[in-house]
Parts: sequence; structure tokens; C-alpha cells
Amino acid sequence: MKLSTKGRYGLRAAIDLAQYSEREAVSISSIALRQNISEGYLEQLVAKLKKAGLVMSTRGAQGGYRLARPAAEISVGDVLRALEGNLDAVVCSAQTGEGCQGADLCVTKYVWQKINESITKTVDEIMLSQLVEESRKAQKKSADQQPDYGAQKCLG
Amino acid sequence: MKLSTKGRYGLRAAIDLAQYSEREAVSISSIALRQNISEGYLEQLVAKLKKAGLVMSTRGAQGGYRLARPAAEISVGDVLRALEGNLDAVVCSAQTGEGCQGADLCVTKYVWQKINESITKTVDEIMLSQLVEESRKAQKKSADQQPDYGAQKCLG
DNA sequence: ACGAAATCCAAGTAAAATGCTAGGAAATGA
DNA sequence: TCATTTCCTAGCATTTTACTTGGATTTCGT
Repeated sequence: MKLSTKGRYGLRAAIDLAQYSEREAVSISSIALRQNISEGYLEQLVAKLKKAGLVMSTRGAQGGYRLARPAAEISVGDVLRALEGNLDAVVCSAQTGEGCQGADLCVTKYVWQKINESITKTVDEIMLSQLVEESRKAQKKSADQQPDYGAQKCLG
Repeated sequence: MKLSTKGRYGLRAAIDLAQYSEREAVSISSIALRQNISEGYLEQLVAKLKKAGLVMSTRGAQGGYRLARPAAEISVGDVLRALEGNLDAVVCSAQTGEGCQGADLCVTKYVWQKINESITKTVDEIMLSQLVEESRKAQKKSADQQPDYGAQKCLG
């Protein structure tokens, strides 16, 4: 019941892109540096975002990635689904159509549906633009106070 | 981001107990039979429920398990947490207290909190008694119609 | 035209988690 | 006493995770 690093790193990468790719393409290496994620691994994550149509790429020198849509039109749900696949905590066979014809008798199905719905609703409501905004605020606030050199990078 | 069989089987076992353990102790083997789960594995799951104080046991012949509280006072969240541990999809190091002092700068934390809250709220609202009730209704309805011999057991 | 900077692509791999199985000790009711 | 049951621990095969490695290809700048 845990979100893997795919989802966690990938969302950070997406937010990073939302923040820095408006003017120019952003390279994997620069994201990796800022976010403190292995380049090779990050490459695979961003590839998933591209495959899902959330980012576009330019090859060659000075190339890199940019969001394919405005950050206000990409939800956290879009990103997490691109990275982790279906977000449903339980995929009941009744939902896939095959088997489980005693679906009427299956009580837990009700529970899984509720859980799935609540997760979906939550992640689809939060847009990347909101998170960028939050991040800007936080950075400003942090800069106003004295800098804390010992601060550890957050891997959330 | 998937619930493991621990949670899925375990919840079915808990519902089974809620349904059948009111009058007498219910053995692992009878639950396993009804729910079509391996006995050995189920034993470990029910042990977790016991450790969490949700069920009580009687050893020896004619022994077995019973719910430790009325089904109306045990939530799906209680059961799933007993089985899967913390249900939080992401445990941010900021929440554990150690490291991550740049928590203000950590935007994703906001997202994980929202997700965790929505899951928690959902599972804590559903009580075992509700599910037993649903199950009774469904069984009655199913019995009224013609029986479908080919029906597969639902593993949800 | 060359070379550095990039994306793109496919495999391999160590470590951890999952989903069990196996075997037996201890308790208890008939 | 003996069948039935919980209790406890260890092992183990498979799958998933979280990377790493090595290269091919594209493109910009000089």
C-alpha cells in the first residue's frame, strides 16, 4: 500500500519541469542535480511521462524536456498514473470483467471501490501549477529567514 | 500502490468472523474453507488481527477465534492497519521527525498528506457490521434468483 | 565536419517484499 | 488419551523494485 519511488521521484520531476521548463527545455541531468535523483533512473521515469503525453522532448545538444500542456492542466493524478499505472489499490476481478460472477456476493468490492474513488478524487484535484505556487511561497519564506545550512534534501 | 493479499484476504476473514463468530468460536480451517484461502497463510493473517486486539482466541479442540469487540465497533481501517501496518501511501521523513529539515521546501509532502488523509477517512468510516449487513442482503437477493452453479468465488 | 550534449533504448542485476509452505510444540475438550 | 485446535518459527520460490550499464542516435555550436 505504498507509493513506490517511481511515483515519488517522478512527481518531483514533473513539478521541477513545471517550474523550469516554461522558457527552455530542461535536461535530465539538471533535474537529477536539483532533485538529487540518479540520472539513469530519472530518465526512465521521464520516459513514462513522455509516453503518457505529459511532456515533450527535443533531442541533441541544448535539448531536453518540457511540459506538453500548461501546468494548470496537468493533475497529480495524471502524473502518478503515468508512472505507476492504475492507482487502484485493489483491482477486483469483477471490474476487469473476467471471472468473479458471484460479484453480488462480493462485499469487499464495495470497500475497494470506496478506497479507489477517494484516492482518485484526491489526486485529480491537485494541479501541478498549485504545487509550483506552493513551492515558490515556501522558498520565499525560507529565504526571508536565516538560511539553515544543515538542511537535508527532502526525498518525499 | 496496491493492497496486498494480506489486506484483501484478511478483511474477508474479519468479515467472516463478524458473520459467524457471534455464537461460537470459529476455526481457521472453517474460514479457509468458506473463503477459499490457504490455511497456513490465513493463520498468519488472523494472528495479526489477534496481536492488534481485534480478535480473541481459544486453544484446543472446539476452540477458534471470535471478534474481541462488536462488529459495529471495528472499522475496515482497524483491520487493514492490523494487517498491512501503516496505510499511509507515502511516509515522508518529515512526518517521522528525523531528517528532512527542509520540510517547508518539500511540496510533495502536501500531496502525500492529502492522499493519506483520504484513505484513512474512507477506511475508518466503514464498519464490519455494515459489510455483514450488505453481505446478508446480497445473499438473500442471490438466493431469490435462480442459483448460478458456474459462479466463481470472488477473491476480492 | 567534428565533437560535445542530449535523448533514446534495451538488458542486466542485487536487494527487498510477497505469498506462501512445512514442521512441530502446546493446550484443551470429549 | 487422542483428535482438534491455536501458536510459533523458519524456509523458500517468485515477483517487484530500484537501480546501473552500455550503447545508438540526434542535434547544436564552432
